[in-house]
Amino acid sequence: MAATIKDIAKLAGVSTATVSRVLANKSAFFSAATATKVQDAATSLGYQKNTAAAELVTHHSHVIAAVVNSTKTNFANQIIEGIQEEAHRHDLNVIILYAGDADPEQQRRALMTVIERPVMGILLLSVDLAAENLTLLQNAQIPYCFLSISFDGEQLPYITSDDWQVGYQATQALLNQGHRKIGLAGVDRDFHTGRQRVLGYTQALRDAGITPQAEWIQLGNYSYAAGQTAMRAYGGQTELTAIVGASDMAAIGVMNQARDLGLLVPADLSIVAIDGTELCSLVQPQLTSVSQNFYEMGIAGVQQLRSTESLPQKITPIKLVSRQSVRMVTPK
Amino acid sequence: MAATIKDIAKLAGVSTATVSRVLANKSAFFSAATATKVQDAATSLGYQKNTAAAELVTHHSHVIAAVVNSTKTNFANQIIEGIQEEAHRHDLNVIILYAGDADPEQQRRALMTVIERPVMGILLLSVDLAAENLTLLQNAQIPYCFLSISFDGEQLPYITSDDWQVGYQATQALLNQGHRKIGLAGVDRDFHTGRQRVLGYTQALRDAGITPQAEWIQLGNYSYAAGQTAMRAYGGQTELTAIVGASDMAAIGVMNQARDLGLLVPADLSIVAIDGTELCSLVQPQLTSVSQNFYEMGIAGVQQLRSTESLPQKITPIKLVSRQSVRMVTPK
DNA sequence: GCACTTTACACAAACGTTTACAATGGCTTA
DNA sequence: TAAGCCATTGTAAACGTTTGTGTAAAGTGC
Repeated sequence: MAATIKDIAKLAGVSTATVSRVLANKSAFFSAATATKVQDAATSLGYQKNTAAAELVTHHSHVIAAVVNSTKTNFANQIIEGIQEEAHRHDLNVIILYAGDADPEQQRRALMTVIERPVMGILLLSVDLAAENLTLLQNAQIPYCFLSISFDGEQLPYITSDDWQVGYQATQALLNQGHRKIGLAGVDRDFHTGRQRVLGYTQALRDAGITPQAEWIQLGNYSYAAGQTAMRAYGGQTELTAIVGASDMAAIGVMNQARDLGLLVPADLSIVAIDGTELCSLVQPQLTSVSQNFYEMGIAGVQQLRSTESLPQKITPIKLVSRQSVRMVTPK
Repeated sequence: MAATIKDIAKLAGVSTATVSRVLANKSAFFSAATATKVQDAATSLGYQKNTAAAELVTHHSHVIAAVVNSTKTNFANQIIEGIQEEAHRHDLNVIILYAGDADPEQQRRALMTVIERPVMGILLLSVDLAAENLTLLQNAQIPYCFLSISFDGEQLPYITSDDWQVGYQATQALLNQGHRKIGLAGVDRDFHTGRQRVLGYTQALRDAGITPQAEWIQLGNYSYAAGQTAMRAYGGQTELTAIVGASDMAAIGVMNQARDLGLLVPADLSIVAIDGTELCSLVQPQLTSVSQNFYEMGIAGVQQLRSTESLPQKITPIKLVSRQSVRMVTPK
């Protein structure tokens, strides 16, 4: 059995109360002499605090939970770095839970393991909760905030990019280089995020006097495979001169499939990716992207959990990063 | 305040003992009638179990912790999927902790948050613990196992690939295609894993009657940058016709840098990557790799934690996956 | 030397569970 | 009808902490 404060108390010849106080460093409650006595006893016993027991009585915890979906895209790491950074700044610890890929049962498991024990807050990284799990979360009386995902009707707290702007600026980047026939690949329309991107994309085209064509939009789930499928649907003879990939992964899928169809990027086809993770600079040619500030989302998420007043929604900035996958076309 | 079993007991008109029993479904200890009474009371109160309190008395937990280092390489996800899978099969929950990048302080934080509360086991994914943190871990009296990392002297439990074989087979794959002057890029020699790979690589060359040259080995930390640096060191005029990348990331770094130096892969330079994550098929040309079975490592890790007898070390299989980055050279 | 404050510590309750043990009552059996 | 048994439930201790309250000793000011 591991040593407890009781053992320390006995060894040091003081009460458990005193032990607790010096260990918690509640100074002004003990003398230097007893302090060292207790410290020595503690180290000699190899004492490890039982935080669960402590949290049971104090009713508050120093851990924040990040629930991520094991998605096909890959920005979660950056968000987590931000969370980690800001959490440590405030002496909070972070645990991460995988919630599967839109599998309600896995989501429930993840939520349960964190709800059932004391955590001070829950951050949900682009996880789209099944209705019953949302109720679970809301009933748990624990502060929470969604990251990198947004919602339509319900007033849920979230922090993400302005997805309309994301769609708009990605498209505009292409328009600025003279492109007129521009696709959007791998986006989904089932959720707010996707819908907003489509809307931004459409508006950008309209603002340029272009009528968007239905077949220019290929739906998908943001994955590499979705990008490939989309590009296959466009075909090697496509009228499009440029494509917006709904995510980095989707953009790479588009690019690789385009190559298989005999199209060179950017000579025959320009691509702008959405997300801007390190993947963009790994592939060849490097992908121009509308980059989201995931790190910032993580930071803001932790701040949101810590703040008592809940300003429910927050937008993090985006920016266009030019790399090598877009070429200028001279209007004929 | 959240509802407790005491509240349920009062509402249902029974004792907390009974409530505990029906909630834990210790059948044969209560009648159907009281069961429903209790269930109803519980749901009507929106009861959430306080697992921390329960674990305090039972002294055992259902969560296993995976500590990962936020490394520049990216196989952790696959290991985690394996862990998750096997854990759920046995009704275990998984929490993930980031341990930073060889930062002892961050490691300590991560270890502390899991040691201080009841977890049934700790899996360390390719994290190379600072000496003081290792002591911490060992004193904690919690089962643990290292994954995807190996050690020399000390008898620590680990599960990983045979790194000597990894180095050997990667090199041999190149030798088999007629290459004679083969580099090894981005590997480190500070740890057992790296040393073994170097040894395997060297032996493969020797077995083919080739004397390895010191400058063929470029040390590094397995990162993309390490790959780039290595390739820059080799230079555009290198005598090498093939290179083993110490990781997927390193291999990609080598490849992209080679391109910048005017070398085409595989026409001018063949590459074999070590790891075989999905990155290998994302880049162009797709990278031939010696692939590790990370998923299997995760599974085995959980099994190791569950088993009482500790068979300390285990090796998971590797296999060569041919893609597009190696060409045959005809011996002159 | 007195009344008073401060310092340093101990006592004990509390947190939300589980579970060994005891208690109750009805039923069976002879 | 008494004895014994079983099914069901209750009582209370225990887990390892924190912290409010109590108190003895030491220090202060006059």
